[in-house]
Amino acid sequence: MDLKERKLKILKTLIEYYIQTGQPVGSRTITEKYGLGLSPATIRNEMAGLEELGFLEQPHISAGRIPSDKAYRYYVDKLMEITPLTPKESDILNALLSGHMDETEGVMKQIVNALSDITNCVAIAMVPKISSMNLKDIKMIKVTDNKALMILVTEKEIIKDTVLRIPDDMDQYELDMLCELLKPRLLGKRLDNLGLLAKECLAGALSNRRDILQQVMEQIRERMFVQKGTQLVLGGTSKLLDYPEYSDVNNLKLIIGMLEEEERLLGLFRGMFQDELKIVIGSENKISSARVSIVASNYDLDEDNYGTLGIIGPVRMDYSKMLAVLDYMSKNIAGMFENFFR
Amino acid sequence: MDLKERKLKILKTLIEYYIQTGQPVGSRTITEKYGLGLSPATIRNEMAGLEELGFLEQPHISAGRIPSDKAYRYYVDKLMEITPLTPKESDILNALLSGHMDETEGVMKQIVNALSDITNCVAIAMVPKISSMNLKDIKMIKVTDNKALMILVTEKEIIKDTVLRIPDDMDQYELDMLCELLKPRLLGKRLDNLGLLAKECLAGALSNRRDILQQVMEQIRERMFVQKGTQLVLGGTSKLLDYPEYSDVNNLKLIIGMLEEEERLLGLFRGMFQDELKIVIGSENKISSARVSIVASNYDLDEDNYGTLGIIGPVRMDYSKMLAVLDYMSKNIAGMFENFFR
DNA sequence: TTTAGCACTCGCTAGAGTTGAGTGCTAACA
DNA sequence: TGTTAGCACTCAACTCTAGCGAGTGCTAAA
Repeated sequence: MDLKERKLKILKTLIEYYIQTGQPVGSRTITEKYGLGLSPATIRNEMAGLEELGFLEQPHISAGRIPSDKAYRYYVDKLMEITPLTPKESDILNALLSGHMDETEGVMKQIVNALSDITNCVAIAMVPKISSMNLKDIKMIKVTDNKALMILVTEKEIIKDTVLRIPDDMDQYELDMLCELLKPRLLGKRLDNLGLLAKECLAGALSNRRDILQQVMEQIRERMFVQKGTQLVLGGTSKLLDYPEYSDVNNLKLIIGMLEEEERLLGLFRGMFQDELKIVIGSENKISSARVSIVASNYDLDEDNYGTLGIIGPVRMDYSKMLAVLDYMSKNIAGMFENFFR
Repeated sequence: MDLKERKLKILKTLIEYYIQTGQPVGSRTITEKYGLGLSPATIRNEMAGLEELGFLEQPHISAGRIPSDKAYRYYVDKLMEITPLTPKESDILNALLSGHMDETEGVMKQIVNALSDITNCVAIAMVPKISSMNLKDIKMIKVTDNKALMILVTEKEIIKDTVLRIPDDMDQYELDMLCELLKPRLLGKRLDNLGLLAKECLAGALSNRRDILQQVMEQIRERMFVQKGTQLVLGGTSKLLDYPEYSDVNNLKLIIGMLEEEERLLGLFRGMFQDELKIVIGSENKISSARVSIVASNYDLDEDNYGTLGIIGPVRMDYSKMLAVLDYMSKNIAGMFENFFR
């Protein structure tokens, strides 16, 4: 699959020009953008070759060429130069992120909006499920007659809490006892195992309040099990409407439909990282038939946990810039909302 | 503004027919749908009258008539019959809502999806800001070396908490003292006033730890102030793409843009309830120039607090059905997720 | 191997003609 | 006075045609 250098240069020029304009590119245009004293005829010959290899397509016989998905893949893997963000660009990004940082969700929203603004694509952020973290401490506080707050602290000091219903006559002392009962069996364990483990604890429990304990345990199990964990924030859908390739409503419907199905989106990104892919181009995406490309990047939360940032846009997106932006963001993100995440 | 009965019948027929088809309605069509032995010519005369009064519009001189916003308003206020959901319809709605109910957000998502599916419009749910509730109890628990959990309990026993950063050497005792200091001044007050009030408390504080206290207060102020409270869940955007009126991308962009700006949406609904409106028709909406109608309904959470359900769709929506669906939902919603809300 | 030249393709646009749904107006009728 | 039949008129939508132009593939010459 090693092409002659000239073919590659032509391919690269063509792709980059097409990314900019969205118009099929003709041989004359190539000679203008990348002269080197070759005539359109020569370029035409080379383009015919590239088409035979499956890198180029012609919408109609009398039109210029557009890159195929295969071409984008080759471009992304071999031809593209990744240039980090210039100071000017990162300034813009930072400016977009200035202003008050609120709760986690607010921060995420802001990050997503900034990403979307600078890339002109849909941006997605996922906060990791904290359920893969290990439990460091557990507390229960009686807050009203029949409600207690269960507080879970992970090793990374991220705090997760949930309200438990308790019997009116259960007091703080009894809650403390319950915690002490649970601690030796749960501390150090992963959060997503907590539910099942909690149930087992019951075996060795004090017998006089067995029924009540059981109720509470059941709730812990439920809450822990149910907690989906991964949270998804999305922004910039309307940006897509500026691209001529999405002036067709049918196409748009596929995309917006995809964006609405969180489960499918999550699956998509999960799949990408199983295959260690950062970029999915057009038809490579098997989850939806929407014609889009997806660029994703993980950001570290700590050594075991990461979240994901993603960009979804037209296939002719500026992959190099997307990678640079995502790279910059994922490196700087951890510090940005460390204080707000819990 | 009392029109002759015949005019009204024609107007009503025309609106309802237009809601179904989306096509301009001609005089012949009216005679077919609502005969009563009148000829098209007579209908034409009446329609000319209705147009003069501002109830009808003609896209072109040789087209049929379409209702104006004013006509919809009149229809909604005076002509429309509101029929409650038939058992069959409510069954469908209930079926859409079956399945596991998870956390609040999950429930909301499910409700919104069901609403969207049955109405073929965008559905929106808002959970109320609890900030209008009064504080009943406040606790602070040291959870890690430098983090404490502040727990606020409202009169309605709804619990809201937030993580505070504290100095390493601040212990549980000191936190308790802080709570005792705050309690007499904050209990019984509205949550959204808390921030400012907390700052005032400082005046009478113990002097030796003043700086640290100030930091903590500042955080409380921030967190309370910032706490947007109202949470917004939205679904069914892709449904809009099926309507011919939104095949125009520019129009679509306005709408999707509006849906993305949570603040503006919240403002819109807030405005509606200040004016005690349930329905906003087309250009009556001053927040966005997107051509849509909005139907909203409050659901009670308790006697002081309510959330909002809303439907956003094309101006020629079936207002009667929308009201019926929203009505049914808002009445049944409270029980549905009582257990999950906190 | 490159290139100039040429015939060819075909999407796009503009203009002309046709159709058809629907109107307003007028005059006649009950 | 209200209703209606009749008719001329309007105009969006569709079809058809022709011309343009960007771009191609192929051939033959440099």
